[in-house]
Amino acid sequence: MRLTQTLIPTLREAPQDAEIPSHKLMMRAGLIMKLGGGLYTFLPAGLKALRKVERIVREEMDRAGALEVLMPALQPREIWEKSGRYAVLKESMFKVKDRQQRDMVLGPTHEEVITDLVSRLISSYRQLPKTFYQIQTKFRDEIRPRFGLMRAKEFSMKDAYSFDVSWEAADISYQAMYDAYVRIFKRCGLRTKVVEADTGAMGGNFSHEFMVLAESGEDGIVECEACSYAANLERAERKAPVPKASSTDQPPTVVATPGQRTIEEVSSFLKLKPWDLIKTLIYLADGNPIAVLVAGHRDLNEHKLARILGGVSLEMADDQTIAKVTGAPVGFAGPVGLKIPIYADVELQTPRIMATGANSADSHLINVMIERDFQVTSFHDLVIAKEGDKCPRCSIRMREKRGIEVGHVFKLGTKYSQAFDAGFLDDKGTRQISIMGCYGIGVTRTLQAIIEQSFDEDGIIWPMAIAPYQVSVVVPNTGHAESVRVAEELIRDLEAKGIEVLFDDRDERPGVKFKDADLMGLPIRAVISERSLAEGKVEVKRRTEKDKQMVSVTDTVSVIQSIIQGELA
RNA sequence: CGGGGUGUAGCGCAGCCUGGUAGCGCGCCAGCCUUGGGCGUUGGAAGUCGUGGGUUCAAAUCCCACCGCCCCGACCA
Repeated sequence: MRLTQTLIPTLREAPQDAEIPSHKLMMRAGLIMKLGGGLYTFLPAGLKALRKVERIVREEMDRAGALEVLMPALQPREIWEKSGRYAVLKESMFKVKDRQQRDMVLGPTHEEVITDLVSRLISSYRQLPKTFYQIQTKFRDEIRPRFGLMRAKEFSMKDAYSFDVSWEAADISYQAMYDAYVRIFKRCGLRTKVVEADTGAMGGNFSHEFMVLAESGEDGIVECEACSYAANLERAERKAPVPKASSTDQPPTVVATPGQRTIEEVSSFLKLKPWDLIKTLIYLADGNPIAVLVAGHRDLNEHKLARILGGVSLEMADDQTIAKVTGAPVGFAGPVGLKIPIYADVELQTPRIMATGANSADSHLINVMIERDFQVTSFHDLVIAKEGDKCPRCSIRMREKRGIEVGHVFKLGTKYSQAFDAGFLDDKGTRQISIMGCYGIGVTRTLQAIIEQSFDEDGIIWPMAIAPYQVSVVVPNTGHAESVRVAEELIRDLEAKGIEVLFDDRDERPGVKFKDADLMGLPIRAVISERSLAEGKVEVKRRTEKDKQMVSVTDTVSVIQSIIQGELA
């Protein structure tokens, strides 16, 4: 392809609204163009790269035995009511009406559609197991789209759904997808970290996320420095330290703490460490107030709390409720005397002398001892794990990282198959419900994550498997007819071998072409000039390397071919 | 949704405080020159100054409202 015939509008400067390296580079390299917040057009080169990701995904899904289908993005509201997710997800779904004023949504995901489909088409255990997948555009009304394709309102996703006759069989389907994901990301040139994850709005009981480690990642994760334990912060457990027990004969004593509301304020006012304070949070669980206690230096993990309480809707109590429950304005809540259920983090289980809010304005209690002065309903691991916490498996130190979630595999169970009565007759003629799994890859996000993980100060460094073109041919002086003639011949030979070549045939200064070649990041660059031809050579350089090699004109095709094969192997 | 920022040519920005002719760099078009790391030069095209309203003889500039975009947050006890 000639550069003058396609459209790759490279930019010298990054548009001001791009923040992270991969977003800036996608814009600068002319891969995408913004239409509005979270909405992007794929330009020719960007689309070529995207198609390569899709192709790898497709090949590995097919290899894993999954069946490709294509479901509607436009869906009737009813199926979302049926699964009960309309209420859960309605804020994040785009809702439209047809001309009959029927409510429709633009699908953010497809559990409902596929389960409805399977409930109609599968009736016997002989038809199972089945895994279906599609690569399709998803719509989500994100609270805050950002970072280009990383979090967009409209994006391409590969979603897959497995149906099995039993939990054991479902584990096999899950593992097959897991293994396929490992291969997909490896082929995309990505280094990923697999972590245990929270299932969130998807439901189900177990999931793994595939994370691309990156500073700009939106997810926090912890990983053990010794064993293989790694988890999303939303789920990560920690082995709680057992503090030294202490006790006092002094009863809880009220001290005035005018205007001191936050842990930082109170601890410095009382000359205590945050660790010596009990943080008391008031929540509404399905509308009923509960208290949650964590040590002052810790933050509550709402996901853990929600899981322990078992599927209730959870929200922080508003100021009025807090005032009603505690008898004090916000900032002075404490567990002593509370008449509501109290859940506490395990780190508080060892009785020791602590301080907490006094449930009355501008005052706190000191000399408070758990169990002696108040009773806890139950203890759980309730806090967000952090750097330095002990691994729940092996007790060794964990460290914190950030990651981009590019894939997520779930064991779903029967949440949807139950709702849609997606079942089958077993060999005894008994009606059973299918066990489901679901599996997603953010295709557009994966593309950008590849760049986020592979660039330098000059631009993108594409992996061979994803690069829009494998070879960039540069003729520094297009006024030199012989250079152009040799270049065109080389390109013809390369293309005859199925190699994709981008020929920079612009009448530009050499510097411009070299800068753009680096920016676009094609893996191999071939330069043909009067200078190189004087020796009968072509200069071949890999984007990943500083040094160039001089190759005789006749050997160039085979040299390039072997570089490509070597890297794709 | 809350807070902050921002909106002037395709991109990056100045001008606004102190109202009076809309400007710079890159890019684009035509020519000359040059040809191994964003070269030089001459000429040129291109902007409802986000939108609407108000103040004023006069508004990019001052005031009000709305909209878009970006960032932070959506756990405060």
